[in-house]
Amino acid sequence: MPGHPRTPSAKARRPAPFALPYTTVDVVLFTIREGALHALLARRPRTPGEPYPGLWALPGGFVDVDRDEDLLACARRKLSGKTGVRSAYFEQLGGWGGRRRDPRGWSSTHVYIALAASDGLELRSGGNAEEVAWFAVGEGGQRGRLAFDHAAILAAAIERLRAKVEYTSLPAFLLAEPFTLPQLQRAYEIILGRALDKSSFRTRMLDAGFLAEAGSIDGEGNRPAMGYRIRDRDAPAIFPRTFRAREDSSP
Amino acid sequence: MPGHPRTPSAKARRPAPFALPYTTVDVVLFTIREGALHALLARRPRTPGEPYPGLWALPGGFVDVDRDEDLLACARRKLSGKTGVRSAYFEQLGGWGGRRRDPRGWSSTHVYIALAASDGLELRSGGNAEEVAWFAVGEGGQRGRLAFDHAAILAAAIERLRAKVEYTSLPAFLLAEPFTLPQLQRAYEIILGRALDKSSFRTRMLDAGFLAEAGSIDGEGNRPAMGYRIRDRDAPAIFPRTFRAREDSSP
DNA sequence: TTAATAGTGTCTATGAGACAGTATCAA
DNA sequence: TTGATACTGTCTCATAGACACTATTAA
Repeated sequence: MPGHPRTPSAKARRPAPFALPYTTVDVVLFTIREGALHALLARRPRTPGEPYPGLWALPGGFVDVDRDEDLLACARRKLSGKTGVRSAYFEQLGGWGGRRRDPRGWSSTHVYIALAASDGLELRSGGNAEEVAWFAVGEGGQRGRLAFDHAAILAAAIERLRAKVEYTSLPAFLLAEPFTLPQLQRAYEIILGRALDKSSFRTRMLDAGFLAEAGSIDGEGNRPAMGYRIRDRDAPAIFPRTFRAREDSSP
Repeated sequence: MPGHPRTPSAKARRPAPFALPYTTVDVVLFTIREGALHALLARRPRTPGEPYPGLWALPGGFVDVDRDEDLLACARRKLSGKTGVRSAYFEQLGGWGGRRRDPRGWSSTHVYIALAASDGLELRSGGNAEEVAWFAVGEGGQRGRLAFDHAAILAAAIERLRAKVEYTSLPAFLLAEPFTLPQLQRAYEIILGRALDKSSFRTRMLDAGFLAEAGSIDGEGNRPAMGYRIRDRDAPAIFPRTFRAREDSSP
């Protein structure tokens, strides 16, 4: 976790009369690139004393008691250090904590899911020149090992995203505005891994009322489509049904 | 946070080269009592140095690096110290952390929602003789002040519960087994604050397949009802629709 | 028989999915 | 005109809600 605070202490703070766990914040940033769902990973430094040197991990690290006002501010700081994200949607995924997840001792992490468009994103390799890269979220098993318990965290993030895509407008936060309804439908289909009906998709999105028209967008040699923006970027819309309400009722 | 570790240190553990936040775990235990949703609260000790003396707070406290294997184990320990819960359903609610939420310094908490039947529950006042009590979850504003940011956490827990009740089998975890479908429906109606149709409720619950028959249960001077148990106590069932798919479409 | 609650059947409205058809652009 | 994509209409089917009806117990 490069860039974590090295200041020996902070202000006049009495040390606790008992051992404290480490507190970290990690971020799973999703985007859509090249027709596939991707997550951002950062390579662990090879500095002596750092665990899992050279392995890929989620961007994140220790809470800085002096710089971070709260958990969300910490998450934003961790992410903006790796990439110039302008406005991402943040949502808490959960907490992981225990004796064994970090070789340095008992630690707990607060994990955020972040969603952003990949268009204008530039990956910065930060001051410590760590490597940062997008990894396609495959269907089956993950690519190589990840540091700490980050493979489990990433899997949980993917599971949560897939589940919520069934009944929320989350994929809209993965697109650059303004976007068209066919683009949005493609985002849904990429994450769900299955095709959706065009007609019902459109009525569903428009009836939910979370989109605002933003002028038409020219296609390439075809009919232009209406562009849309998200009305409220702070919260996704929630649909009253999941997509596949239909079940295979085989006798 | 009574009962938190007072051991000066733990094993041979190097102190961190930077200031660490405090790490706590808090639990929002819900139950149904006297026809209303209740949450468990514990009174803060009046020991000198403890913040918010005498105020009500969520049961919880510092992670004990020596005793707690992970976050969930810590949550179970915090809860079983206050009440003899046999088997409660646990689910992570989220994390709260920041500079100002605890006057002692930067702290973060991992909050769990727990659901249990109130029938056999006996509230223990623990070794420190702290007071523990059920509080009805009112519709409007909360009762008195709560310690820390626990009023906001409790509000978030209620909001999460109300939201998930629309499309999950969570209320079943608030009942003692075996329970009947009318009892389950009453639990739903109490949390949702509105009546549900009997017929559609029954088909919905039975079709979801999360219930197992457990013999009939005699009523008092009326027709006995079928008793049910939860098939899988580790995870709730998820329905493909919310209850109120119907919207008021006034022109 | 009555009271009380458990459980079922029947009708209707809603909306998702299937899919055919129309609209609008460039070349 | 063709090709390509955007968008709409029409049909069907599943199911939630409304509500009337039947079932089973004790007194």
